[in-house]
Amino acid sequence: MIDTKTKILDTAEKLFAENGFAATSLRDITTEAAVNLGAVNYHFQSKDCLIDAVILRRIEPVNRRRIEMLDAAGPDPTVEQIVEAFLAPIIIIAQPTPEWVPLVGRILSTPDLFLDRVFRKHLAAVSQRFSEAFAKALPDLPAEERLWRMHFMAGAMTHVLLWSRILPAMTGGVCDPSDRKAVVARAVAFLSAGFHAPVAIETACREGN
Amino acid sequence: MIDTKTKILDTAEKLFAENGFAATSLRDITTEAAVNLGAVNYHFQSKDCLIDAVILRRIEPVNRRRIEMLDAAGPDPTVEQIVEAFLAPIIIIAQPTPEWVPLVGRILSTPDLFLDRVFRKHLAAVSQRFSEAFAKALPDLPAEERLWRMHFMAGAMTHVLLWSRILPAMTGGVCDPSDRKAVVARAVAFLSAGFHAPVAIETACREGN
DNA sequence: GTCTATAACGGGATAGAC
DNA sequence: GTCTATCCCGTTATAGAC
Repeated sequence: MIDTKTKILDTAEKLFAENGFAATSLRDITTEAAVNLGAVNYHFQSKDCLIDAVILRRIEPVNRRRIEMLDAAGPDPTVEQIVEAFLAPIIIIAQPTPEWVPLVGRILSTPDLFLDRVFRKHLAAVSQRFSEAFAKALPDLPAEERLWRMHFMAGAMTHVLLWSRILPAMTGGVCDPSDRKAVVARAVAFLSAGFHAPVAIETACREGN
Repeated sequence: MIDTKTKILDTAEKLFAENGFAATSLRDITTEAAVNLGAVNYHFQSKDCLIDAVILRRIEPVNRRRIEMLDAAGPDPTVEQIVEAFLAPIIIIAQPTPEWVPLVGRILSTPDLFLDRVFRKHLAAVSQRFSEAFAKALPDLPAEERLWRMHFMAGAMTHVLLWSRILPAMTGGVCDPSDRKAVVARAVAFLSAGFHAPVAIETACREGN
C-alpha cells in the first residue's frame, strides 16, 4: 500500500509531465490519485511547493549518477565520456518511472521564476563540474565557446526528453525513443563531434581562411 | 496608430513568450495593450484562436526564408549550408521583433494538442524539404540516424531561443545571445560536425571496431 | 467597433468535523 | 491524518448599452 503523499507525488509527476504545470489543477491530481483534495495542502503547503517536491525527488538521483559516471571515467575523461556522463543518467535511469522523462524536459524548457529558485540551485554545481571536465578535455576551446556548446548539448537532450512520446508519430515510426541506450549512443556521437568541431567565430576573425 | 487587433496580437505575443500560454490571461493582455477585454473575443473567437493567430503570423515568414536560403544554396547544398538555412531565419529575422524569439522556443517545447493542430501542419512540408536535402548531402547516413540528428538540431535551436533571455545570467555574462549572427555561426559549426559524425549504432553492431 | 457589466465556471486554499 | 464543505479569487466568454 502506497501512502497518500507518495500517491500525490506520483500522480502530480505524471500529469505535470503530460499537461504542464499551469494546466494541471490540484483537482486533476487528487481525482486521478483517488485521494482527497485537502491532502495536497496538508502534505505540501501549496501547489508551488508540490511542484518543487516533484522536481526535487528526481533531480537528486540524476545528479548523483552524473557525478559517479564522471568520476568513474578517471581523472582525464574524454569528450565522449563526459557527454555520456551528462546524458545517460537522465535518459537511462528513467526506465522504472517513464513519466518523469518528459517532466524533466518540461522543467528544462520552462525558464520561469521557479526554475531559478528550484533548478539553478540544484544544477549549478553539477554544471560547473562538467564545464571543468570539458575544459580539461578540450584545452584549446575558448570558455565562451565551451559554454555555448554545453548549451547546445542541453538543448538536444531536453528536446529528446520532451518529444520522446510523440517522436514516433512525427517520423512515421522511423525513430523509436524506447531504446534508450541507442538514443544515448546516437546523441553522444552527434554531440561529441560537435564539441570537437573547429571554432567558427575565431576562424571568421582570422578572415582569410 | 496601430489598430486594436494588431495591438492585441503584439502584446499577446510578448506575454505568451514571457510567461507561457496557460499562465497568460486575456486580462493580462488587454491591460498591457490598453484595449478592452471584449475586443479579444470580438477580433478572435477565443483564447485558443488567439494563440493560433499569434503563432501563424510568425511561422510563415520563417518557413519562406528557410526555403529561400535552401534554394539559394544551389542544387547540392553542403551540410553547413543546410543547417544554416534551417537555423538562421528563425534566429536572425527576429531582430525587429525580439519578443517572438522565446515565443517560438516555447511553441517548439510544448508538445500539446494545439501543436499538432497548428504547428505540424506548417512545419511538415519544410521539414521534409530539409530531410531530403540532408539525404542528398549525406547519402551514406541511414534515414533513422538522419532524423535523429535533425531532432538534435531542432533541440539545440529551441534551447537557444528559449533561454536567450537568461543565458547571460546563467553563464556569468560569458555568453551573449544578442549577437545573433555569432550564435548562428557557433551553432552551425557545432551541429554540422554532429551531422558528419560516424554512426555510433552501426559501429556497435559491427562489434569489433 | 468599442466598452461595461456580468454570467458561468474552475481554480487554490482553508476551516472544522471526524 | 483524512475528508467535506466552503470561501474567495481570477478566468473565459457573452450580453447589451453606446
